[in-house]
Formats: sequence, C-alpha cells, structure tokens
Amino acid sequence: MPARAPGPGDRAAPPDDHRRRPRRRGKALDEAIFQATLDELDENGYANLTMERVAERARAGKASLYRRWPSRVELVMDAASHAFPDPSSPIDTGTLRGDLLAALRGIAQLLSGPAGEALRGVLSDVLSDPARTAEARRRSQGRGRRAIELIVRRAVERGEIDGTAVTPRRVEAGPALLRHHFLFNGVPIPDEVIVEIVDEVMLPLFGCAPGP
Amino acid sequence: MPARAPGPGDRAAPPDDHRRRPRRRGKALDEAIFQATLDELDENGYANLTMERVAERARAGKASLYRRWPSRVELVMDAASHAFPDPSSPIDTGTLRGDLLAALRGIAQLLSGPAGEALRGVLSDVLSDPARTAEARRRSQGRGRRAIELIVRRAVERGEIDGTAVTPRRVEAGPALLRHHFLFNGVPIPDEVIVEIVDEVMLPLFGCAPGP
Amino acid sequence: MPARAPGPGDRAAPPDDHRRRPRRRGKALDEAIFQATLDELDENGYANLTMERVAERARAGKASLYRRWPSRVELVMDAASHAFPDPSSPIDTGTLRGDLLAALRGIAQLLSGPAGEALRGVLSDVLSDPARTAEARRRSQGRGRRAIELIVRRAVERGEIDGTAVTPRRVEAGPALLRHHFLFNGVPIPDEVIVEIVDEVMLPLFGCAPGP
Amino acid sequence: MPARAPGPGDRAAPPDDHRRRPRRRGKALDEAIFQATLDELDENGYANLTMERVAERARAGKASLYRRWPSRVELVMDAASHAFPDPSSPIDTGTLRGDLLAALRGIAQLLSGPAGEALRGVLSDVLSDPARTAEARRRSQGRGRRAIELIVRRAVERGEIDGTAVTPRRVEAGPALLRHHFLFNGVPIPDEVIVEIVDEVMLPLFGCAPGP
DNA sequence: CTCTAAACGAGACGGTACGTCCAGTCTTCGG
DNA sequence: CCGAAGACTGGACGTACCGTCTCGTTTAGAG
Repeated sequence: MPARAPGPGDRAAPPDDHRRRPRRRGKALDEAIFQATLDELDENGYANLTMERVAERARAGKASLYRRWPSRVELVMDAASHAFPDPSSPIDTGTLRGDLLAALRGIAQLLSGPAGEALRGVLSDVLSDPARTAEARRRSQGRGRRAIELIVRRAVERGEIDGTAVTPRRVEAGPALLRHHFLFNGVPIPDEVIVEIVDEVMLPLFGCAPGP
Repeated sequence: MPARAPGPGDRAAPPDDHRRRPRRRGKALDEAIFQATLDELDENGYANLTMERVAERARAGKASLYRRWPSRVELVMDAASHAFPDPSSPIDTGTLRGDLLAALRGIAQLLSGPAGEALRGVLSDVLSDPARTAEARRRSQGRGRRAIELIVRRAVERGEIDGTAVTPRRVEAGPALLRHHFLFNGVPIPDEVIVEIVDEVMLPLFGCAPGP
Repeated sequence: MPARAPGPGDRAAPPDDHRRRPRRRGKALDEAIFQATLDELDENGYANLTMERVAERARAGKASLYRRWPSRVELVMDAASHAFPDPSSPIDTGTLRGDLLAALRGIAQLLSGPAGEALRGVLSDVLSDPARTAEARRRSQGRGRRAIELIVRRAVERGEIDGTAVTPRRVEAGPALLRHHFLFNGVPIPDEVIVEIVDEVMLPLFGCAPGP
Repeated sequence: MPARAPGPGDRAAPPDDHRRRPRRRGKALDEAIFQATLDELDENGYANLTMERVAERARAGKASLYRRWPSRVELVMDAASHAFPDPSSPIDTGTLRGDLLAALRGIAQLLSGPAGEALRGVLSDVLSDPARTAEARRRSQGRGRRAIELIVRRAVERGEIDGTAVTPRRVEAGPALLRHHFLFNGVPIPDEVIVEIVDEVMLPLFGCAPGP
C-alpha cells in the first residue's frame, strides 16, 4: 500500500499518549486563547482570523472556544477589551486643547493596535443583530466619549468654555471623526489629522478660538 | 496527482442540449450580474453574499464573474456604483441649512440601500490593500464631499457665510459624522440625527447661528 | 485576496439544526462510501465517477473522502478490493484443463463487475507514478497469478505435466491474454475466448495436448 | 480603479487587432494541432491532455478542434496515427526467431512513444462505444497482428514451422502479451521481456524449440 | 484519598464556499 | 459567408472553515 492516506483501516491507532500534561483550564486557558486571538489579529487581520486557527494557535480544541464565545465576533471583542482593560482617566494637561489632543492621541494609539483591527471587522459582522450592534458601540465608543465628557466638564469648571455649548453630539463629534478617518484611511493616523480635528472642529464647536 | 477531472463530457455523458440559446455576453451579462448582486445584498447582506450564489442567481458561471472582478469586494463596489451612477448636483433650496439638510438626507437615503450594505462590508475586506482602500474611499466619499463643497461655495457666494471658515476638514465633517452614525447604528437613520448634525455641528463650524 | 469565505455561520445564518444525529464514523462511514463508489462505477463507469457524486451519494462530505484517499484512483482500487476481498483458493476439478477453465472463468466474472470497470480506468490514471502502478498491478494480477500457480503445481504433482515447462512468463500468459481481451474488447467476454486461451495457448505451453 | 480585472466597462476595447495575420486553415492548421497534441502527450501524458491546452498550444480556437474531431480520443488517435503513418512491412532476418524479435522490438519502440501514451488513455475513454472500441483496436492491434501473420507465413513457407499450429489466437498472443506488459508496467520495456515472450511463448506455440 | 463529573485536546463529521480548470456550445468578427 | 478566436454555461476539482459531535484523558472537588 504505497501512496495512500492514513486510511480507513487505521481506526485502531493508539490515542496519542504524549499529550501535554498540565492541561489548562479556566483563566489560564482564557488567557492563552486571548493571546492567540490577538496574535492572529495582528498577523492576519480580522478578515483572515478563523476559529480554527485561533484554536490551533492556542493549542486548544475548537469546542473550548465555542463553549466560551458563540462566534468570532464575541471572541474578538472580548479579546480586544481584555487587552486594554484600563479606561484610565484622561490626563490633565491644564488646557482644553492639550487635554483633547492627548485624548485623541490615546484613541488613535488604541486604534492602531489589535483593537482597531477588531473594530473594523466587527462592524460588518455585527449589524444584523441590534443587541450586538449596541454592545459593539458600547465597547468602542464608551471610552472616548467618557474621556471627552470629563475633559470638557473640567474646561467648563475652569471657565474655559461655556457649558451651554456642550451637547452630546458635539462631545461625540471628535472621536467620531477620528474613528471615521481610521475606518476609511487605516493606520497610521497622521498627527496632523488629530490636530486638525481638535483645532478646526472640536475647539470651535465648544466656542474656543482655534489653537496656535 | 495523476488524473484530470473526469469532466462532464468524457463521453458517455449526454451532450446536454437544453442550454439557453440567446447566450448573454458583454453588457447584457454585466447587467444581469449587477442585478443579482444587488438582490443578494438586499436579501442577505454583504456578509452572506457569495460569488456562488450571485452566479447562480444571475444564471451565469462563476468563471464569468471572476473574469470580470477578482473578488467579492470589487464586484460589490462596482455593482453599487452602477446602481447609483449619477452624482447629480445637489438641489438648491436657497439657504445653507436647507441645502445641507437635503444633501445629508440624500446621503442617508443612499446608505439605507444596497450602497450602504456594500459600504459596511467592503470596509473590512479592503483595508489590507491601500490601493483598494483609496478606491473604496473615492467611491463612498466623493459624492457627499463634492455636494457639500458646492453647497458651501454657493453659501459663500450668497454672503451667507465667511469663506475663511471653510476648510476641507470642516466640509468633510458632516458626511463623516453621518457615515459614522450609519456604521455604528445602522439603518434607519432617524431624521433628528441629520438635523442635529446640521444644526449643532455643520452650521456652527461655518460660522452660522444654529437653525430654529 | 483579502477576504476569507463568508462561511455559513457568519451569524445571520440559521444554525441548520436538522443534521442527522448519529453521525457515522470509521468503519460504518467507510462502508457507505465503498457502496456509493461501487454504485457509481456500475451506473456511470469510472470515467464519469467523481468524488463529488460519490460523496453526495454516500451522504458524506468531500473532506471525509479526501481524508481517507488522496484521489479517485485509490478510492476506486480500495472499493474494488473491498468488494471482492477473498482470493479464495481455486476449485479443484481434478484435471488441469478443468482447473484452468474454472480459474479463467472466475477472472472473467470478476472483470465483468465493478472490479473490471475499476481496472480499466485505473490503468490510465496510475502510470505516472511507478509506486501506484505497482500497487495496481499487485491488486489486479496477484489473484489470477496465484490461482494459476497453484493449479499448475497441482498438475505437476499429479504428474499431468512436466515441471520444467512451468515458467513465470507462461503462468502469467493466460490471465494476461484474458485481461488483454477484456481491455480491448470489453464485456461480456465470450466463453469461446476462454476456451481458446486454455486450449490453444495455456495447455500447449505446459506441454499438454489440446483438449477435446 | 487600481486593482481590478479588465472589467465590464472595457467592453468597448478594440477587438484585439494584433491577431495573427496569415490565419492558418486546412492542412496547415491540422499539422499545428497534431504537433501540439503530440507535444502535450509527451510532456503531460494522455490523462492531463486537454482540448483547451492543445488549442492554446496550437494557437487555435477550441472550436477548430471540435470541428475536426468529436473528442479527445479521436484527436489523439489521429495524431498518433499521423505521427507513425508507415506500417512498413516487417524486416526479414531469415529466421522465425529473428523476425519475431524484430517485430516485437518494433512494437515496443512504438509503445514507448506518443502512440503508447495515446493507447493507454484511449482504452478507458473508448469502451462505452463499441464502434470506437473496434476502431481503437484496429489502430493499435492491426499493425502488430499483420506483421506477425506475415512473419509466420514466411516461416511456414520456409518449412520452419507447421502451418497447422498457426491459429489467430496464437498469432495474436505475442503482441498481446507485449501490450499487456506495457499497460501494466509502463516504459521502458526491458529487452528480456521481449526475448522471454518470443522464446517461452511464441516459438513453443508454433512448435519450435526455444531459441539459444 | 478515592471517585466522579466536568472540562479539555484532538479531530472526524456533514456542509458551504472558495478560486481554478476544463468541456462543449454559441457569438462575433476577420479574411 | 466560412471558419478562427474566444466568451459563455456548467460542473468538478481539491482546500479551508464552519459549528457539532464523539472520543479518551486530565483535573478539580465532593464524599
């Protein structure tokens, strides 16, 4: 029998006794899967990320993935969140403009990593289900929005801007433009883009004269 | 791998005479494929659109698709462009606010159809190749941007706004916020969103008092 | 080529619950595939046998076939061997002529079934690879050759013929002529052909006077 | 339009004016197709010979092939016959043994070329149609059979053998064993095989003592 | 410290779609 | 107007994953 596949008669093959002993469970396994997911995101992008490859890379069975997440979308969103768990209150530079630049730069940096790759892909997978759409929105927008809200509130308290100019739509505008740029132009996001968004859009909307 | 495929006509197979006679070619076939693509987009969305089903639906062979477009992305972009070929100069309502509302409403309507479904899916498929990213950007942004540019120029000519307030970033901001809302919230796009974008962001950026 | 296939479970696709539960594995699946292969051989012949149709007929996935056999050739050879597993020692009629007629008739009967159909097709697929050629030779010639060898040995022991006349080439000649006739003339193989081969070729070669 | 296939809009492209000008017809085209067929047989074997590749290699359209031959089989048989048109009467060495060796060596040489490659593949394609089977048999067996017949007749005339031992079956046996060996063992055919067939089978069948 | 139930790795399973190649037919256009 | 060129429909190729499942094996925790 020269050129055959393993073949049907090989059913009685020994069950491969050399399995890795310290079998991971729970948290340890979660971590391994997250790491494999992020690595795949990095190397191949969301479009080419498959449950099969993630499982293999994590040296886990596919069932262990499906036991935890119902689909690729949830896995990727979880993995991205897990990688950047820290909402970390925005730094305080003392001026509205400085704070906004810092905040947007933080978001840009986030988008340049796995979280960005995840965001891009998740968008198209998620829209059929409104609940998951909302979940994705919450995860991707919450951080930036809360940061800007806090920054603007501090500026109002400092008397730098008028509180009546602050509306949800305007708070959201800056991060939205940044995300929009990322989605349509990819990475890296030039710093001029951020400066322009702050100086030409955000500051004017809050009633500030554009920066230097 | 010694053997070629047996093939349908290795003799002993009947010659299958019932092929449709007036075989379509060129433009006629293009049209049929575009229509099938748009129908699939409509019924199943981009994520579930397959070359296989489009071919079947258009009663065409897969090779006829691949001869024209190298992948799903290009087919879908072409089909969407084909369906809405006319940038059609924006209507003139006489006021900046009216023009902007009309323009954004036009974009919103476009996004609510197959073009929107296409945009969403294309974004995640296209980013690996910068050239195709640019192409997608051109197709999806060009229209809105040019419309706003023209509207704003008319407003400047009417003396309604100051030309120095007009920058590319600000021109782009309105459509960008609308697309952003569409991507993260889907359809339908409530009209209040459009009104808010115009009144709270666009008009102020161009130095106008918000509308009524 | 940025996009992986959409896949059936990219969400928004129903989970297709109607799968047959007690899914066949191992031997049971082997049997089903063999049966489907033999049925296809019978109905459409080797030239029109495709992995696709065999899989469909066996209600199996194509991957289950390819996991077992690297190509059509191996599948068909295995299926044919499986259908006629028993070389079964040749019957003893008491005379050399009777034994030879019985043996050749047995081979002819075998060639008239799926094994013959398999042999014909396999020949053209297998010759590019010497190892597979040898395998095919072993499977198709071994049986007949061993039978004739045994029959001739018995005749020598009975003193019916002289052992010095027995050479491998002569032992092989009878079955070879029969197979040659089958390959160039197809089925059914007239019994006169068998009688002629025995009386005009085999018996004289072993130093016997031709039969009645 | 960066990364697109020729695309549907290119329909109006000039109809490829650089077509080969002196368009071949009739004999000239036949020759080109025959040559392409033989080349393909040589390089890829019958199993991998396709009408498509032959057409491309001959720089011809597929329809030009189908207009001349209804299928691969006929094309290949014609091409092989065309390449070796000369039945050439068998050489006369003066002895039966010498003539037989020469004849079988001639057949072996023929089988080692494109004609052999053709024979192998044709067998499996032809059997569904008895008429074509007969045609293939005529083409592949006629030559050898007529040669042996002539040789044996000369030997009878020389008084070397007894005419009553000559039967069609026995005349056919030698070439049949040679073709059988070729089909199951491929090329090259060792010369010992030919010597064995002559000395252990053919000569004894015609009532001659084996050669030296 | 056993004993059991759950979690785990591995991967087979029935499928869908991929992108390619080829069969044989039909249309267009050049000579 | 014939015939060469090649676009067309259709179908099989062999591969990659899907999400489910069945195996044993390993491990944690209850008795």
